[in-house]
Amino acid sequence: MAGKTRVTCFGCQTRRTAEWCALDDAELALLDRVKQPREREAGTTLFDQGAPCAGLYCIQTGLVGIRKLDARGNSTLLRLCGAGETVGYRAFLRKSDHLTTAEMLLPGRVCFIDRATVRALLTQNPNLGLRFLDHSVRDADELAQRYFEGVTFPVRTRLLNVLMVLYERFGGLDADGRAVLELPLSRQDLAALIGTSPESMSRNIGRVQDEGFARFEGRTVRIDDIDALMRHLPAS
Amino acid sequence: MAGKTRVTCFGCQTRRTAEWCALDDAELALLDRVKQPREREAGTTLFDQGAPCAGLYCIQTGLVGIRKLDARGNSTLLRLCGAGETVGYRAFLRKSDHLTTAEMLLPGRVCFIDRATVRALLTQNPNLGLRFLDHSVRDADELAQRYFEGVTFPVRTRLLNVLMVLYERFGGLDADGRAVLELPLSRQDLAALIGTSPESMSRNIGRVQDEGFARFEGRTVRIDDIDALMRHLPAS
DNA sequence: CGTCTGGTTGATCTAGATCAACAGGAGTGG
DNA sequence: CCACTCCTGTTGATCTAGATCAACCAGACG
Repeated sequence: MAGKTRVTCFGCQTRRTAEWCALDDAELALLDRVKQPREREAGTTLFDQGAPCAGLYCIQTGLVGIRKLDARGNSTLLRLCGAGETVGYRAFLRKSDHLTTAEMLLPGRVCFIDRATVRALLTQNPNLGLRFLDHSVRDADELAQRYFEGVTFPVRTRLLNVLMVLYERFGGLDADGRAVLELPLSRQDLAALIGTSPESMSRNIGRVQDEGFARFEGRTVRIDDIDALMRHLPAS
Repeated sequence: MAGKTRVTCFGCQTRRTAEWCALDDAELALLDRVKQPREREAGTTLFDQGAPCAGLYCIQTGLVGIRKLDARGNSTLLRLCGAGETVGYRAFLRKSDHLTTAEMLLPGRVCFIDRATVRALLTQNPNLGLRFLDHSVRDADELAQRYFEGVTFPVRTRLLNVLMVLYERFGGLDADGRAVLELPLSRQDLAALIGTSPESMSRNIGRVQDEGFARFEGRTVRIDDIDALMRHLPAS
């Protein structure tokens, strides 16, 4: 093996779950030719709030956080995007500037696909549009749910909630068969994700620890009794 | 004139702004044949959270509120939908139950379009899908904005904000050229719309009144100095 | 008339924001 | 090697926005 293996769109495993699975071979070949894959470090940004949309970003590996900020310096993490997801599509479809910033939370490989190519594929293959429609509908549903939780549930509940969501995505069982979760986020990002301050996050982590739901050691979380935790979540 | 005039889809003015403007004459004729127009009173519900999606609802006149509730009785108004808007499309596209309830806030005329017809039109005319895509993207953007506001701004700010939004949709100038807004909502719905309690809403109305931004008399709001109000909004 | 619903007001309590101090790394540079 | 800063996270103290509970009023409507 001579260094990094080049991954073609054909061989890209994450494509199955992404909108791009709607493409036929010829279209995939086009995509593979024009895509610009790049290794990106944590902390770097794919696009910035207010910037014009140059194209789409398809995440091959790593984790991307979608942030929203305002003039007063308030900042929130709207959502996390992982392997297979395509980000930046809303600004593209809107044909206007990005309303959010996309930042690498974990290092990874992301392919950039320029605007013109996406436009071409979209007019050529109606199914691609329907895929984006699916994605957009899921996003809207999730945002509605988050809004609802944000204005109705207290921080502790939202924390338990996000812990379960993160567990489903990043958790697993350790050697002894105990539920463990490696957090892909700093504490302050965790706070931003549920819309609270870092101090409140810290205190609530202590609280759920005292209550015996989970133990936090750095970024690893051990969940002793998942069922008990589930029972304390609001019936969504 | 013999009672109510029947409005065909061809003559329906609100169609211009809706997704249905993507249809050609033959498709419009089909839509016109199968649509089920109905006059609806305030308080009645188009569909209920948890119910299966039977089809779409196209609002000709009146105002619809999209509510979300949970087991504990918490309730929120997610958004208001007016003439020309089609509601219920997310559950339809998701092919699953409604996640929200749609309730008439003002009486009006709403056309029901059954699922099978929409499915047929959607496969037949790709542009219709793109229209829904637009709609979905706008919804997602708006929900992201609302989530952000909900977790970062206090009630008073959100109230001033929603007043401006409502003014743009329902406001105007009175005989003396003063800005007036006729609220299409009860106080408690106004509270639900910004995610707070009726009591807090009442107190904050008093507050913005004391501050001289607006005068509330029943459901009519007189905004004395719009510019001053705008200056106090967060730069979105 | 009563009853009911929607709205306002008062009193109280608490979740959570904010300000401040401080403790552990992790570099970095002498 | 130490001294320095920078950054993240925790903790303490304080303050306030807002939820909650309760009483009350006005209009609608049987």
